[in-house]
Amino acid sequence: MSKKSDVIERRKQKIEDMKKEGIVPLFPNTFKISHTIGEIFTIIEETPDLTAENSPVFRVSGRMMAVNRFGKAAFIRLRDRTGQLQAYIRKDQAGEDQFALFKQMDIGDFIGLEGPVFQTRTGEWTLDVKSLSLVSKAVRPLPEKYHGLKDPEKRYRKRYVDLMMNPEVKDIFIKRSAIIRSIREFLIQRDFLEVETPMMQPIPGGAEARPFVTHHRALDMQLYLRIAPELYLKRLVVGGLERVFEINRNFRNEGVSTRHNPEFTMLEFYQAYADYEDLMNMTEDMFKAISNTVLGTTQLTYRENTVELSGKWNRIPMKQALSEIGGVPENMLDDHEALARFASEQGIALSASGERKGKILTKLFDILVEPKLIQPTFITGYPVAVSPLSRRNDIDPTITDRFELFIGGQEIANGFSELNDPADQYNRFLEQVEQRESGDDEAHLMDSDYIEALEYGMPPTAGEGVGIDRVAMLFTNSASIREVILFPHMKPA
RNA sequence: GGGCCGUUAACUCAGUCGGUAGAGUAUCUGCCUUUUAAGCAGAGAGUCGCUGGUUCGAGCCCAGCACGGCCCA
Repeated sequence: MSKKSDVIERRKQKIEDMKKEGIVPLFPNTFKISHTIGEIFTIIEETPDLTAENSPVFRVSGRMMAVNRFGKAAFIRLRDRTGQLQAYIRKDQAGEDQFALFKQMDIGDFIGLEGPVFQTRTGEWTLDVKSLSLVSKAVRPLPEKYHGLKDPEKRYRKRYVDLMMNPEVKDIFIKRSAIIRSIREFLIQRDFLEVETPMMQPIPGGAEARPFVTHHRALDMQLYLRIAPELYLKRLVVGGLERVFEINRNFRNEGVSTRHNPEFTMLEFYQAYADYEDLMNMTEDMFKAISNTVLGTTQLTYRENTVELSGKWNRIPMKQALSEIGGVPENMLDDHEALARFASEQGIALSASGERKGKILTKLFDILVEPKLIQPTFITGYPVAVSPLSRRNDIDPTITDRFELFIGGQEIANGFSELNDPADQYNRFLEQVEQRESGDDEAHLMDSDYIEALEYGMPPTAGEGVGIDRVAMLFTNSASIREVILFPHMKPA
């Protein structure tokens, strides 16, 4: 018949024939259900004396996932968003015409059924089909019923097929939605205002990352997809919105991996009159709330580990973590040259021009400490050099009032008391600009309007960013970020 | 960017030493009115990721490329 695909071509031919015959519309929009499958099962549960004789008649619709055909009868597995129901169609009951129509239908079609329910000899509640209609025709066949769709490339590219064949995939995205909803509720309950700030920015800021560049034609100007909403959210705090949050997409022009997608979802929230210690407390509460809502417990399994979210989480200064967990000799921690030597001995690549001490420390940390932080741990005491937007510590001005949260060996959140001294912020930007000029194209740009905003005065404030995709990975025990993003980035096939 | 692995029917996968391309599911035909990955009998279905090379002969060997997965940077 065809060289391309026998199965699909045959199906298309059959559909052409059905169209010509014009007996039933292939894509009607008139079938109205009386119940979802879930509602039918609720009624069954709540009616202990239900029998085939006293059963109500249900009108139900869904996708036909499988069929066991006999000569003059068949079992159908029907699925809608609420569940799966078996139906039984008999020629003598449904009638000659209806049964002929049923014979024309294919696995994957959407159908509408009407009838009471009864129990098969194995006790399975089954809809006894009195009438049936075609609700929407499937042109392409479903993947194999037992193995389903496994090929990861096809799963991501054809996520709709993945979703219909693999119930656990649907569960992941239901959980993801529940996580985001519980975060929203948590923050709104605490009087935070949800806002939206520009995704297209003339000066990308708020993080150290390469941006995507785009162009506004009418205004003839270069714009960047945001790498973070931070500087805009703090402008709002200046404006008197003392508690704000945003859950939205950020874009970073970097490679893809099991932990990185070029667009990813970030929660950022800012609270005036709070400091980074307040936020650590609040973060503990937030994660316990998410966990209780989504999992019904504060314990979760991530890869081979059990993570316990209850109790007080560890808070460890970075240098202490480096020596105690990472095994970096304590006497090297303040010695730039010794650190550089130690790093190269560990096989950690440093840029040829030599890296600043803060950068070496964070690189050592990423490799030697981060993977070991399985239980929730706040790391504090980040160097000023790698924290250009954080408030300096009052006692040690070389570090900042900042923390990062690690769970399951991954960075989950980053928070700090905000730098609200415009002069200090100006100098930090200048330093960033210098780094950029000496080749670090992830360093910040000068944002003079942000400085001007600070000059109007910003109340003492603490802010935090939480990687929503990472949180979703954690709560769904997913090893790859692609498992928690509906349409992860893929090169065109 | 580097390393390893994968790409064969709509789906899941075999394919030996280089010698006519295989199975199950799905599809089609026939039988079958309580199945559960239903069963029985039969049939059709392929750009072996792409491009070159080696060879009498390549799914298999070699080179390059594409896409993907895992690991590393």
